[in-house]
Amino acid sequence: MARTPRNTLSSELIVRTALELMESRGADAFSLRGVAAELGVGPMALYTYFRNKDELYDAVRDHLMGLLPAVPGDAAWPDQVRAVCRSLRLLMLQHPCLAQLLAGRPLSGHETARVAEGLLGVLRAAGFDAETAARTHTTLFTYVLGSTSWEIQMAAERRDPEAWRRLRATMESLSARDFPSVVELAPELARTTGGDEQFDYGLDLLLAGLQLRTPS
Amino acid sequence: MARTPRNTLSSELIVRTALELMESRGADAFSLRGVAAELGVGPMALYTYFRNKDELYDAVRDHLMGLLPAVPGDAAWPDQVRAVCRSLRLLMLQHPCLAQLLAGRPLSGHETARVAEGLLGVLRAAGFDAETAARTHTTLFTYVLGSTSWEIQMAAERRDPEAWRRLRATMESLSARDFPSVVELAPELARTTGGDEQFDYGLDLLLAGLQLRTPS
DNA sequence: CACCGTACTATACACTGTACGTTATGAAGG
DNA sequence: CCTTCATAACGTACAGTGTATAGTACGGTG
Repeated sequence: MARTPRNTLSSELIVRTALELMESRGADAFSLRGVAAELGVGPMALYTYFRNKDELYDAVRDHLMGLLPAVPGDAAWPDQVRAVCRSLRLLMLQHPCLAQLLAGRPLSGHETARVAEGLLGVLRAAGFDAETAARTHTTLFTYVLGSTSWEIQMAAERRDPEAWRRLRATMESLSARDFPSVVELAPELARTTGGDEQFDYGLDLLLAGLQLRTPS
Repeated sequence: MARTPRNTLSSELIVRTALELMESRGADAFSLRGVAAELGVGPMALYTYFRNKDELYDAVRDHLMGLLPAVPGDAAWPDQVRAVCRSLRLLMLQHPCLAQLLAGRPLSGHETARVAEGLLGVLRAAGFDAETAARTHTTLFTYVLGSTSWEIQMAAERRDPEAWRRLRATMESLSARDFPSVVELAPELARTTGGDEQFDYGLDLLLAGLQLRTPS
C-alpha cells in the first residue's frame, strides 16, 4: 500500500531541477518539457507529482520562501519589520524568478505562511490592533513585491542592449518643452530605479508613517 | 478569391481590438492570432504595424495611459499626489490588463511620459530636490503598481470557485499552534486584501512619512 | 499604361501545456 | 516461487502559440 515512487523522480527533485532551470534560463523560458528533458524523462511523468504547471510553480515558490531567515528576536519592532522586508527583497534579488512566482499566483503553502506569521507576530507584539496589523502586513508585502519586481524587471531590461538602446532613444526624443521635469530628472530617475538606497527610502517613508500611529 | 480591401488596418484599430480582447478574454488568453481573427485578417498582417507582440503590448499600455486625467492644479501637493495615485489605481481596476502591461515591460511612450511629468511636476513644485523627487516618484509608482496588481490578482482568484476553495482549505489547515497570528488574523487578512481603504492606508503611510521631509 | 513599394496572404517551424491510452515495474498476497 | 495489481513513466496526439520567410495583388505615381 505504501506508494513508494518507482525510481528516479520525486517532488523535491523536480522542484530543485525546475528552480535550476528558472535561474539559468529565466522564468519566462521555463517549460515543463525543459525540466522533463533535464531529468531524462517524458513530459507527462511530471503530472504524477503535480497536477499542472501552476502547482509546480507554487511548490517552487514555497521552497524558496523556506530559505527566509527567522525574524530577529532582540530588536525594536521597526528594525524587525525592516529586517523582514529586507530579507524578502534580498531573496527576490538572489532568485529573480521569485518575483514572478509571487506576483502571478495567490499565496499558499506552509513556508509562505511561516513568513507571514513572522511579520504579523512582530506587529501584534508592537501593540497594533488586528486590523492595523493586517493592513500593515498587506501594505508592506505589496510594497516589497512591487518595488523589487520592478527593480528586477528593469535590471533584466538593462542587460539586453537592444532594448536598452531603444529605451534611451525614446527617453531622449521627449521634448524638453512638453516634459520639462521628466527631461530634467531623467538621470535621477535612471539612478533611482532600483538599488538598496531606493528600496530603503520607500521603506523608511512607510515606517515613519507607521510610527506616527504607534500605540501606547 | 474574396480579398478584403486594401487599407482596412491601422495601428489604432489594432490597438483598440487588442484592448477589447484583453478585457473580454483576459490578458493571459490574449494572442496575436486572436486579434488577427477578430479583424478578419491573417496573423502576419499585424507585423506590418508592430515589430512583435511586445511592441503591441507597449502600444496598448500607452493608449490606456492616455486615459488618465490631468493633475488637479488647485490643491495642496499631498492631495495632488493622492489624486494621481488614485486615478492610476482606478484606471488599473477599470482595465485589469493594465496591471500586467505595466509590470511586464519597461515604461516608454508619450502618454506614459505625460503621467510621469504630472507627478514629477507636483513634487518639484512642492520644493523637493531632484533626487528626492525622483525617489518619491519611483516609490509611489511601485507602491501603486504592486498593491493594485495584487488586488486585481486576488480578485481574479476569488472569481474562480475551485481556486478559492483550495485557498480556504490550505488556510484552514494551518495549525493554530504553529501560526497563531495568521490563524487569528485570517479574517482581517482576507478583508484587507484590496479595497479603497486598504490602498489609502498604505498611501497615507507614505504621504505621512513624506510630509515629515517637507522642504521650506 | 507600366511600374514599384506596400499591405496582406500562405506556408512552415519550433515550440508550448496537457488529455488520453499503454506499458512495465515494484511491492503484496498466496 | 508465482500471481496479481496499483501506478510510475511512456508515447502519441491535439490545439494552441509567436514569428521567419516567401509570395501575391493592389494603390498611387511616373
